[in-house]
Amino acid sequence: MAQAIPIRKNSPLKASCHQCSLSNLCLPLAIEENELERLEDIVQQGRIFNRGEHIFDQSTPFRSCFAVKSGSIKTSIITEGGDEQVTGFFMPGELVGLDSMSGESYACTAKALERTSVCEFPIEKLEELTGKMPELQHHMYHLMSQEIQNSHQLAMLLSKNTAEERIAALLLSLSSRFQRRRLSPTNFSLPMARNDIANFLGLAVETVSRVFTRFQNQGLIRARGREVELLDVEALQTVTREFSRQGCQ
Amino acid sequence: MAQAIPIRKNSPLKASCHQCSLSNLCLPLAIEENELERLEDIVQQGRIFNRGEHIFDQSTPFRSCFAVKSGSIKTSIITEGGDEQVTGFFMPGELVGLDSMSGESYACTAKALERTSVCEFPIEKLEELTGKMPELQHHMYHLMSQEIQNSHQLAMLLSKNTAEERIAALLLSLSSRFQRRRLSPTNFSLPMARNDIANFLGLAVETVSRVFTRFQNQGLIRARGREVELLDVEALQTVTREFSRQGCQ
DNA sequence: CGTCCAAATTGATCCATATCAACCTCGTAC
DNA sequence: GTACGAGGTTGATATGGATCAATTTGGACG
Repeated sequence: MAQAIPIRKNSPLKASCHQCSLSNLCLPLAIEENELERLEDIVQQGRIFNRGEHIFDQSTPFRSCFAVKSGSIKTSIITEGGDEQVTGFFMPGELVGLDSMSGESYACTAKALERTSVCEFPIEKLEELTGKMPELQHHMYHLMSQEIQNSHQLAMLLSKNTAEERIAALLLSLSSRFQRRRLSPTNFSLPMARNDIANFLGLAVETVSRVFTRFQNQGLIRARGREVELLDVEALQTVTREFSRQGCQ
Repeated sequence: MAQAIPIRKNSPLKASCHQCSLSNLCLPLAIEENELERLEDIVQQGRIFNRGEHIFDQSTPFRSCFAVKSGSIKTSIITEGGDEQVTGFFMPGELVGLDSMSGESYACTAKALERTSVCEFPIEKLEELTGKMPELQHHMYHLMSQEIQNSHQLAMLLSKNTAEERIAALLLSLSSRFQRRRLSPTNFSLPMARNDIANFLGLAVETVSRVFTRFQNQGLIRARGREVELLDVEALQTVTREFSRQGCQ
């Protein structure tokens, strides 16, 4: 069980972005069908992590970015004091590691929230490729810029909004990300624990719990453990006021 | 006075990064002396803004990134409700606009905090150039990644730290940025108002004021208006606990 | 040199959320 | 099935910083 599924042969599996259902979300979306092979050439596919396993941590030398294929990932910064700050949740089609492209080691720790498979993009090869493919380079700038914006939105949430507003914003963000993947935007299962939500949003677990039940009593959501149903999206949007955009990853 | 100084001729001045004292901080730091010309070819130099003038705002179509040459810039997001969230302060040698590379318009509003001159990098030309110059591309990734990290640090500050810790962290960040420019790290003048500090750090102005006087009474700093002297850097670092790195831009 | 307005400081009070504590629930192991 | 422990919920209390209000300072300008 602790044993990894032996999916990796000696030579890593060549990825087939062509067949991947996420190709319209992930890096391939930036490039033409006929150029896809060049990306496939550098990708290593098929690494699988069990819940709780680290994809990398802050002492790992930075080598690669990772695209989530299935499952989900939590990134966080661990301080010397042992405090943790969750910096993001990553779902299928999203790219992890963009915050680490300025140092020798990863800038954060990435942990699988459930059984998760990823595609690995070795950074040197990726940079080489983006140098040759302007659309891909443009897309990388786009993604990184978006991550800056997400983080600014989070900062805004943390400094200006109440507990209810923060949680409503998170629920809506998750909702729209499920929708992008053609899954139900109103009926999904949270990949993360209350604890992670609390940490991410700068709240105490107890507060998160209370807000969930309050929302439930007001008929905005129905929640049983990690199972969530959004009953009144409009009202949630009203709660968040200025956070209708996709914000807050 | 409202009239701009007529430094811009019909054809914009060609920049001379060669002679610029900031070339070891700004984009030129990434490239070889003999390739500098290619960067100079695309830069427009010499735009000057008076205190309070906008370099761009959220309705401006995104065309360029800007390097601060002298003075300083505040960026902020203005919500529909009119709320403002300051997202960063930018000092000479730093690049503004990296968060806007994923949309049609700028993602934030940039305002000169004092008389400020900037160099303009038209984004299309810059992307074209980074496609041809791997080191420059690498440096762009580096800068964007760093901005993500800064923003994460800010989020951390906002969600986990007390008013005192936040302010100490900001003072130390400014200090190290002055030091990079070979200015005094202990004796400088704040480019921003208390109000901007408060907004940036998610505090009320009154709280900022109180912490400043408390620090003063404890002998950590000496402050008269915007003039600040750090008397006990060690102690300030202790206050911030886990924020010794350059964090929090 | 006085006037005026924005910025900054100081004081008093209040509130949202943290904290502390107890209890419940559910999945897993035996 | 029963026991156990982590995760989640609920209640009672404490508190850091927001808010409201009043005052002071300082810079721009006539």
